Amino acid sequence: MASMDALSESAEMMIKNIHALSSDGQRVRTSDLAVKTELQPATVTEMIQRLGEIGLVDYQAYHGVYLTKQGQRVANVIDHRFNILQRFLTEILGVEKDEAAEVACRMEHILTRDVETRLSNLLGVDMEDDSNLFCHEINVDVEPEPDFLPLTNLKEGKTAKVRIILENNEMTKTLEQAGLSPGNTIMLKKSKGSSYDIETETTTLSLDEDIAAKIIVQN
Amino acid sequence: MASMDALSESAEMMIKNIHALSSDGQRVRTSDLAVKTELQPATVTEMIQRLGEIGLVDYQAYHGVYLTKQGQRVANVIDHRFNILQRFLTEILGVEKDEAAEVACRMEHILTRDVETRLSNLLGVDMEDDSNLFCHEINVDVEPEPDFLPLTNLKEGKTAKVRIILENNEMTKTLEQAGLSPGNTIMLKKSKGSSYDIETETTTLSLDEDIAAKIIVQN
DNA sequence: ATAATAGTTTAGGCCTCCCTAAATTTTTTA
DNA sequence: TAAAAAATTTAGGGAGGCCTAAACTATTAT
Repeated sequence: MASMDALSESAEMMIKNIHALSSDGQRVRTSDLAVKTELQPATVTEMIQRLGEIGLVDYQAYHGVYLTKQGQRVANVIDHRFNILQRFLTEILGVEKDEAAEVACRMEHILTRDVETRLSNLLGVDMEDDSNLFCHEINVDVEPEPDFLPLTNLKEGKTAKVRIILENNEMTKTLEQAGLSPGNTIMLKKSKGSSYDIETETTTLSLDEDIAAKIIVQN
Repeated sequence: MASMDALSESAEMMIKNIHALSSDGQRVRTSDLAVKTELQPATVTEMIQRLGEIGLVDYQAYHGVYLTKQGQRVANVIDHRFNILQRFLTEILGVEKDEAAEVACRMEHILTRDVETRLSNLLGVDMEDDSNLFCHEINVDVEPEPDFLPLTNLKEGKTAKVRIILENNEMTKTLEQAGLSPGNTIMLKKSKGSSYDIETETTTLSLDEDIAAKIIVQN
C-alpha cells in the first residue's frame, strides 16, 4: 500500500462514484464507472488500480471494485461536503440547483474540515453524530466553537445577538427598522410551524422560516 | 494565439502572481515569479511561454513578462473572487485568516460568475461598478431579483407569500387564525380606500391599512 | 571591455490523467 | 461446450505540470 497524502480531485471523484454505484455493497463494474464518470474504460481501470495500491479500494482484475473501510470513510466525507455545499449554494445563496451541484462538485475536494464544520453549523447540521465523518487529508485541526447559528436553530426562550443577515435588500431594511440588525440582542419567544416570533429591543415581530434561516445569531 | 477555454488553476495562479508583482506595470522577472509561486525558474518559463501563446501575457525571452489587456481582465476576476471568498470565510463563517486565504485561493478558480455575484450581494459588494470585472469563462447567467414589499404595495389581484409580520400581539394571533402568518400564500383581491381585501388559503378577510403595512410579503 | 556572476532557458525525465487500438478474459448463446 | 459477443485490461501516446542539470544570455565589477 503506497503512500497516501491528499487525494487528487479525479481520485476523489472516482471514489465518490464507486460509492454511488455500489448501493448494495456489491462490486462495481468498470463499464458502469466509465459511464458514470464519462471516462474511457481503460482510464477507469488505470485509476482504480492506483486506488487499489493505496488501499482505498479492493480491485480484482476483470471483476470490478468495492470500497474498503478507508475508501468508505473518504466517500462519506466527500458526500457530506457536497451536500453541505449544495445546500449552502441553493438555500442561502439561492443558486439554481444544477449549477449549485456543479460548483459543489468541484469545491467538495477543496473544503477543509474547519470550513466544513462552520458551514454545517450555519445550515444547522450537526456533524458530531456522523461518527464516521473522518478526515482523510492531513488537516487535523481544532474544533471551532459552534456558537454561530441560524435563528431557526435557536432554542425557544433563548436570547442571542444578531451577527449576520445573509442578504442585503429591501427585506434587510425592514428588519433593521424593527431592531433586527447585526449587534442587536433578540429573543426567540416561540417557533411554531414555519413562523418565528421574535422580541427585539424595541418591538416584537414574526418571521417566516426562510428569513429566519438567514439571520445568524451568536449566543 | 492558441485556443482558450477555461484556464487551469496553475495558469490562473501564474497570472495572479504576475499581476501582484507588476504593481508599476513593469515587466516581471522569471526569478521573482519563481520565488512567489514557489516553483523552479524553469517551470515558470514553461508556463509563461504557454500563457504567451494564448495571448494573456507578453513574454520576451530573458526579459520577463507583463499582462496583456486580456490577462489583466483575468487577473481582476481572480482577485475579486479571492477577496469575496476570503471575506465570506472570515466575516461570515469566522474562519481564521490564514486558513481562509488558503481555501479562498483554491476556490477562486472554481467560482462561477453567478455564485460570485450572489456572494458579493451577501457581503454587500456591488459588482456592477467594477466595470472591468469581465468573466473569462463561458458562464453568462442572470441576476437574481429580491422583491420584498409591504402588503400595501402589492398590486390588486396579485398573489404573494407572507414573510414577516412586524408586530406580535393579539392582532397577530387573530391574523394567524385567518391563515395570515409567515410562510402562507395570500392574494390581494382588492384595495379600496384604507381597506385591503385578502384571500388566504383558508378564508378571506379585510384589513385596515395600518395593519396591512406591517405585513411584508414576497412575490 | 571582459571575466565572473547572476539570471534564464533548453533538454530531458517523471507523474497524472486522459485517450485509442489491440490483446485478453468473461459471458452469452446457439 | 465452443464460437461469438461483450467487457476489461494492456500497450503506447499526448498534454500539463513539475523537476534537475546543462547551456545560454545578461549584468556587474574590476
